[in-house]
Amino acid sequence: MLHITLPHSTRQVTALIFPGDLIQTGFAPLCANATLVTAAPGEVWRMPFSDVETLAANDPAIMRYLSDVVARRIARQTIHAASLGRLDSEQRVATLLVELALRTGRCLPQGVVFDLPTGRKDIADYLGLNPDTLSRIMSRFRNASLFSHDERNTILVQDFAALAARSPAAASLMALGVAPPGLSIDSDLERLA
Amino acid sequence: MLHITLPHSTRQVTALIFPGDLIQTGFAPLCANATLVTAAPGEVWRMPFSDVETLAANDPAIMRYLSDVVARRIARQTIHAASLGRLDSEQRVATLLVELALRTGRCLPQGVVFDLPTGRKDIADYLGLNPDTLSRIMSRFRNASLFSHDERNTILVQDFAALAARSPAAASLMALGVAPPGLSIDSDLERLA
DNA sequence: CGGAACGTTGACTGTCATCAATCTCTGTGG
DNA sequence: CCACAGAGATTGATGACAGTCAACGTTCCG
Repeated sequence: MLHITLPHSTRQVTALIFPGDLIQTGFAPLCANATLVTAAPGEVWRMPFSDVETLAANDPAIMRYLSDVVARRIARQTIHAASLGRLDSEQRVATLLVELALRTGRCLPQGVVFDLPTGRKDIADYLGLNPDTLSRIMSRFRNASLFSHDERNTILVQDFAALAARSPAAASLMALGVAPPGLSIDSDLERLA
Repeated sequence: MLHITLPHSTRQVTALIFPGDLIQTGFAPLCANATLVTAAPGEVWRMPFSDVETLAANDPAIMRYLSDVVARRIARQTIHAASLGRLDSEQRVATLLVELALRTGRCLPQGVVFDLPTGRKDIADYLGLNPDTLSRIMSRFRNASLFSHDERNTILVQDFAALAARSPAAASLMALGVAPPGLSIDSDLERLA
């Protein structure tokens, strides 16, 4: 979870980093108190940029992979910006749920299951909403039985189509796919290391 | 000006492209009716991505330039997301004015001069605002004599510091600088061509 | 059992979107 | 040169949506 806090303003979670994603120090603006925080257990590989450069220069597949993963990040940020700017709060929440379902969800016979990142506050900050408002909307969705709320932070979406219908960005997110194609992430990172 | 329109939603201008910037087809999400429109006269160079790849692989300076320019684009989009999510309408307008002043402004003895992109609607769509609201805020700023409005689309900012004080993102935008350092854009693009 | 952190829900307020009327500017045709 | 039309900008009145504040519930600790 990458978040920044502009001076005299409140925190904004600007990006959710999922497995296979790539970030670079330069992605975060200066003077904005940018920090990278884990929302769930995960593994991070860190390496000097110069090493990445030489590897990319020597192997076209790696270069292609890197540029692809960066292009996807920009596309996602573009969608996120459109959400923040143009969608009402219900649509934004639906969009986040679609995103989480696509990227971290496991398919079960009853539907798609995924975990919410820790804390309502974090989610609200990602969506540019108030935690209270977010809570209200989640209750509304639950009453409309869009999903059920088994454990603390686990969501089971029974009817994914109904959820996607509430998010104008659903089609775009699905088009972006789950993980970058072409190379397997693991093997790739192992070669980089 | 890159804008997208999510289905069943209104248009969002997601990025302003300035001289020296670089975009790629993959930056725009699919299923979102993405289009690239000029807001002012300018020159665009277009080339196949494979050519860029080979050039970057052969010249570390070009690779460094490309990754730098992309990192800046992401940093800007991050700031823009924070604006849309967390700033009120006055702060967003101030932020845009700071951005335009920094990137397209000319310094005169009386202050900084720059042009507004064509049409209030475009600007409003960039800021996630209503054109009416935007107009009100511009009037408020003019009454506070933050700037004067000589011709139709020309803005003269007398007191840049006062304007920057109204934008929480001003410091971050200034830290990003005007153009990517290192290589001159023109000579670089000419070599690429 | 008690306390703290977090989530939920209700009542109220403020900001911004919407709609409509008016004004300004530009280009066209008489 | 003037009248007119059309597009865009401004501004006011109004309403809806989301933020704020506060009270209450829940869960998880010690």
